[in-house]
Amino acid sequence: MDTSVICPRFESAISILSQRWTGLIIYQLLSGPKRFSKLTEVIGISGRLLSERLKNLEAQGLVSRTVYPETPVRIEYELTEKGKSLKPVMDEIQSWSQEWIEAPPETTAETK
Amino acid sequence: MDTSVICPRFESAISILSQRWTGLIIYQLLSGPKRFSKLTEVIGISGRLLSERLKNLEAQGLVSRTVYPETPVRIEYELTEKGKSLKPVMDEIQSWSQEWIEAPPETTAETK
DNA sequence: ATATATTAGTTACTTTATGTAACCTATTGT
DNA sequence: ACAATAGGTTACATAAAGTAACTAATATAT
Repeated sequence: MDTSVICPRFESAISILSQRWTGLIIYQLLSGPKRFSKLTEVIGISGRLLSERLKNLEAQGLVSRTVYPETPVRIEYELTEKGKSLKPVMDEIQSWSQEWIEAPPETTAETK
Repeated sequence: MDTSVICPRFESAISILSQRWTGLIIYQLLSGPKRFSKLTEVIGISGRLLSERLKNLEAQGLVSRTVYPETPVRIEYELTEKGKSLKPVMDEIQSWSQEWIEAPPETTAETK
């Protein structure tokens, strides 16, 4: 049975974006290079999965990894051109969400 | 610990799209209403998961389900306005994939 | 020299999601 | 009554994700 009645490139793109966390990682990196610890903190992903995702994104040419041998060591993850070119996709998701997703109630501090 | 440093609406939108299969289901329905069996066939998803995903999409107001009591019964799934409004997102993913994903080699018949 | 602090991960283990295939229900044509 | 068809559901196996403790490398403090 042939699964790929759908355009294989589109399917491939969707499979990248439909993997949990990758969208958020790319979104965060669109605002500039980030360190490992910053990403875990801001996204709420575990080290285990972040590590795995970053390796995949690197292998797919979307993200580059740079080591700065300072002390303590600083390692930055940055989008490549291919990664940055996803900005229009993220922008569309963003604007769709603003129009169609209703604001969730505040859980922490009430904004009155 | 606060996970949502990211805009909650964006996070919510991403969580819909980053669930496996939902992107492809929406993409298929953008070209018009489809039946259950057609979706399984064209996407390559199992009945179990398609059923689950369609229920979620319905609950989220992205898809509507219509029963036509013909014989045999015909049930059609169709995007709501909210669902259709994802077209620009899908279009951006499509055009990104055309520019940045390389064509995979033909596996079935060689196109020479 | 030893102890401590910091970043960036990895390992071992549990829980949840997905894949697979057989089965069920309702309707109708034979 | 029996088979055929659409649209699912159930039970079970495998893969992915969540959690928390641990490790490696380097530099500063004692």
